[in-house]
Amino acid sequence: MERNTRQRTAIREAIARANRPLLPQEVLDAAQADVPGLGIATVYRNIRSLTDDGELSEVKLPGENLRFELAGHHHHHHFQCRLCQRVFDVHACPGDLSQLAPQGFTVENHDLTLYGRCKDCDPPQASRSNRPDPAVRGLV
Amino acid sequence: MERNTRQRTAIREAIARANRPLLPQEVLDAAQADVPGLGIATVYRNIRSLTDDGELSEVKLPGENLRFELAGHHHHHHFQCRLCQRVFDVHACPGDLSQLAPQGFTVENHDLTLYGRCKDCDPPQASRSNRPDPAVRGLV
DNA sequence: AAGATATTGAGAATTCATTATCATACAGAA
DNA sequence: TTCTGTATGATAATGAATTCTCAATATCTT
Repeated sequence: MERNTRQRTAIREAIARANRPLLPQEVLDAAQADVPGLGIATVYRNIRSLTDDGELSEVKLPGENLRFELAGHHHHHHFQCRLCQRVFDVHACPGDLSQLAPQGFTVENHDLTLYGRCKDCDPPQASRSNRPDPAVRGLV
Repeated sequence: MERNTRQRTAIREAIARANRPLLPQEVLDAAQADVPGLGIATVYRNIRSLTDDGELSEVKLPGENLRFELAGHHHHHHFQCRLCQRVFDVHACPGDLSQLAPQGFTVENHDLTLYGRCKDCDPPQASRSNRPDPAVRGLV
């Protein structure tokens, strides 16, 4: 039987607010705004149970640890900023890629990751105030 | 000063023969055909120095450990078989994907992974004799 | 062939993310 | 408000991949 703790609520809301896939450590940082004493073990525990419940889904990027976002999105892809390392959803898709595979191979699915500069880190558009502190890069 | 040892040669040739990205453990298995006593530490050491020398390049797939292949290929992508877990090169590309990113985002590069059944594991075309032993899946 | 030294193999050690432990605190039922 | 048992937080433990250690071996120069 599951209880509604401040911690669980803070974790769920931090992920919802972020609107992008977060690392466990990023979840911790964000949720500590609501629950200062929150521990990393509690983040892992709740991420896991929320994922088991189907509320969260795992996001795997090449060479990266698992991130988590709210489940329920349809097929979509991801963008990772080369500067701040943050990951964003891309709700677009090149479509059917089955013809790219070699002869005799059957394509069932695909993963696409775009790399570049996010809105906050792209110099021409940058609003310095929104740009995340470079220090957070150490987390990734 | 680098010496040409049987081990280093076997490792390099195993990767060249495979013609696909290999996990360190797969390199070990393949190279032991030439050098039975080969150890995993030697595989890691040589993979690393060959990568530093630019002979090998790293292949990162979502949720997977690093694989290695001969460097020098141009921009290309990868296909992972859902049955045997092996990874193959895909020398095709959907092309420019910069328009998929949200407004204000700049796309510099992309990674694409196709998933499905490889030639050996695709039932309609399968030649049982070529299909890899399912036991090797444990490696991945 | 001999010598100097880089490389190897086996296993210990390390790294890092994640999970388990356990005493304490808190949620929710009565 | 009290009570029962789940959730938490701090920290230890785990697991898996990779790297290090070191005595023994092999390469390559002379």
